[in-house]
Amino acid sequence: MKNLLAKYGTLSPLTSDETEVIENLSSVKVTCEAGKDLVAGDFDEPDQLFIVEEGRLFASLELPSGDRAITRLYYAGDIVGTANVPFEHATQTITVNAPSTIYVFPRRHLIEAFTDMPRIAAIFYTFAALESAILNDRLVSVGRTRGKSRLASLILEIEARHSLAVPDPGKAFDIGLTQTQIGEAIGLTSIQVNRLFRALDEDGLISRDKSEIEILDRDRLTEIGQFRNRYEDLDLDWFDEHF
Amino acid sequence: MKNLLAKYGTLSPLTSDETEVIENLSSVKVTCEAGKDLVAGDFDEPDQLFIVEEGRLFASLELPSGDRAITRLYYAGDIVGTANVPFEHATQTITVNAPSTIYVFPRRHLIEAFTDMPRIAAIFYTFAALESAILNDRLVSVGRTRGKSRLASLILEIEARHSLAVPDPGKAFDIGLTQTQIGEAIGLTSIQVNRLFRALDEDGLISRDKSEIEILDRDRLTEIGQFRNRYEDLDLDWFDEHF
DNA sequence: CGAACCTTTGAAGTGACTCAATGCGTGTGG
DNA sequence: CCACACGCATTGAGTCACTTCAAAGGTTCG
Repeated sequence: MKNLLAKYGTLSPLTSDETEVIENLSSVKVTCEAGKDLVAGDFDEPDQLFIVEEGRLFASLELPSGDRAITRLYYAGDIVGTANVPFEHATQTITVNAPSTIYVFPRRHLIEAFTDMPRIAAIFYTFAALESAILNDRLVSVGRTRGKSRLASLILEIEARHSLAVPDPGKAFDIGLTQTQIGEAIGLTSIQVNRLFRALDEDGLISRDKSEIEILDRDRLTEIGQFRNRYEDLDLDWFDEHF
Repeated sequence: MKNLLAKYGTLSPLTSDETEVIENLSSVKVTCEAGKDLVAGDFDEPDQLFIVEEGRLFASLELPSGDRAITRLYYAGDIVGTANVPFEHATQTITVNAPSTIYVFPRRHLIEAFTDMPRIAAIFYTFAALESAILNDRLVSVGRTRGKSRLASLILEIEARHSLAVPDPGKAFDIGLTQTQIGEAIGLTSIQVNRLFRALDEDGLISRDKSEIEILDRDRLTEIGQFRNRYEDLDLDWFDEHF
């Protein structure tokens, strides 16, 4: 678990005391195979939170109509399930999207952690705030830009996240989602996602091989997607220097 | 400030100790007129947070193209600026949308508050999580439903929020946004928003007088908007019973 | 080797956008 | 006190991005 929360680079590693608190907080470490739902939205009581050690997960919401949206992707180092905490029933469904190892801990243990170690509170608060910021960005992208921009920005976001988790990222990376899932994330049908992939490909912005994507022209893709890499602008000194 | 954070009903009032901590945390109480930007996105250092005592504010993001999205509406009792906390530069622009009185406090004071009073940490964390949940809902609405549904759900969300803030809500309420702003919130042009208002009106779901809206058929509007009132499902006992 | 799932492509229909113009309410200066 | 400007609401016509419907080709895995 050590340095688990430090994956974001600028976030300095946990002290050994804090590691201990977090390890006590986390009663179980489990491995899950792809496809498993850890939390069922609108149904489960959100009495569990997760920290991803390795793997990929996503959060989704289903409408009464049956339409589904994927609202957030999780990678190594992420705290999962934050948006469910204040409710009687989970708002999000949490799904394992690739074989993963995750730490599971009960929601109520947060209280002890916050009390024993205020810096843990600041870290959880910061991650929750970061989640809001990322959702804001996606909302702007989905609400105010065309399909091609949305796909470009999702590709760049996933690549940025992938680069943080992997020590030496190669040129190509696995997008990790089916075209249907991509559509659920950016508000398009899978058919349109497919056409837009081809468009980006034909424009020479990306190349594809199965679900492997290589970014060929990052500058133009960033411009088209109107993408802001928030991870580069993270500033955690504001609280770190006070502990 | 007392009970300020208790506006959500299920959230029990602050103890006098906590009120004191929050009041110390908040150095200034200010009144602002409509139209003023408290924080300029992508520019200001996010060294300030706000708590709304009375009034209306919103958060927005602007894309390089100039398109703008309103991502979040704030009312009495809300903590404003959470999504800016982890960054070097603010991600959101915070705008006063109606004459408001707000408490201003420096970001760095959070640390003292978290340390002195862990329950304050839990409250801030909870509000941040609630913000994520609300953004999730909007993202699903904007990404996966048609214009009419999006407008219906926004109307219901604003009405739900209005009912919480006002002791005895009348039948009609002020939507508080221009049609252009509504479009920026639900991902449509002002022209389309106008046509959809007329459609809801002609369907007998709402009636309008200036910016006053009355909901005539809540059940059908809820169904069309596929709206979930998250405030009704809030459960803060999970941490409250531990303090 | 077949079933299930995913990707790809075509054709037709539609929701929302753009462009364009009018009407309305409010505040302001002559 | 009225003329005018300005912001906002409303409406029409034409276009386009995306959806829906339909079908075929690939890939993976038991």
